[in-house]
Amino acid sequence: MANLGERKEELKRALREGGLRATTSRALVLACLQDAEGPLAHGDVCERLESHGYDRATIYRNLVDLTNAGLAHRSDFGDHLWRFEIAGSEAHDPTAHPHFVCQECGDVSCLPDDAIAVKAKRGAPKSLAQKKVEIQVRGLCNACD
Amino acid sequence: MANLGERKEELKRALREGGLRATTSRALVLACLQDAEGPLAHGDVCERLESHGYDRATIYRNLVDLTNAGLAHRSDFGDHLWRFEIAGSEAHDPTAHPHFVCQECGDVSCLPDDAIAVKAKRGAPKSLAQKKVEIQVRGLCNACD
DNA sequence: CCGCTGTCTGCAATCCGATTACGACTGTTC
DNA sequence: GAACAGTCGTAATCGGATTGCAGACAGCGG
Repeated sequence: MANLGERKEELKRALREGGLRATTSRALVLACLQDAEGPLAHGDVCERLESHGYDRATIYRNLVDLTNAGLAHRSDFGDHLWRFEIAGSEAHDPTAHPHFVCQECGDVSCLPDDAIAVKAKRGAPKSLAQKKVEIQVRGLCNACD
Repeated sequence: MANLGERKEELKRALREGGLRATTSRALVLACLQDAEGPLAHGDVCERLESHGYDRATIYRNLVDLTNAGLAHRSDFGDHLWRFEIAGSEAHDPTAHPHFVCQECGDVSCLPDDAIAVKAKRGAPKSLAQKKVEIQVRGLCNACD
């Protein structure tokens, strides 16, 4: 991780640009999502920030705030847990590419954006034709197959 | 709906073939799923069977039993509710066709099986190549768009 | 048709993540 | 640095999922 002090400023700038107050806890939550290799559940974030002593509710609200500000994205991958993922980066935009979810281990990975082709037919929802949709593919990953 | 008495026998046979006792409530739950035009949440089933007076817990357990017996399929469509769908029939097999989920109203509908084309590339999970996957498309339905 | 045994049901409690009310506190602004 | 609005910690609440328990049936042998 780069210089912490410097990064902190960068994080806080990002928060303010999203219209949020730059509090320490929010910066930490944001950093946590940035450093994650995939979507994190509320509990995962709490665990990673445990040493900082923030309350679960605070972290939860921070996650929701980040989501509303467009800095993060919230989705459900079938196990009844909300997962949060950093937004803005092409690598993680859920509408840019489909996600593959393992039904056995719950692991979420990204598929190349051309792995799935959409053919909207008449009668299909408009959002589908506009490709403004999030696609999830569920099956068994190679490790669990 | 066909002759009820006759159908009841058919339902009970299906239950017994799945290794379950043929109770009235189970037959009703099974019939409910068969008649549904899409996946139903636990609450939906309760609502539809309300006039029969069965307890929510009973219906819930029946749904789980049917799922374990392979007569139904359980999935999550992103709103933190389990939904159950009749299994076995081509028309309702979730791996046979993709589902469209409205992120606004939560409504779930079925898409034609050729609406989505899968191109498994190297490195993709094997289950994807074998098309043993369940595909969910999330966006806004025409009513909410 | 009768009774037995293992299931199933109804009722109500419990669990657990998500969400929020509220009073104390802090980041921002002027 | 004082006022104000947004935040935080605490603890409660909500709602769907899940389960323990005691009485009520289905399936089976007699």
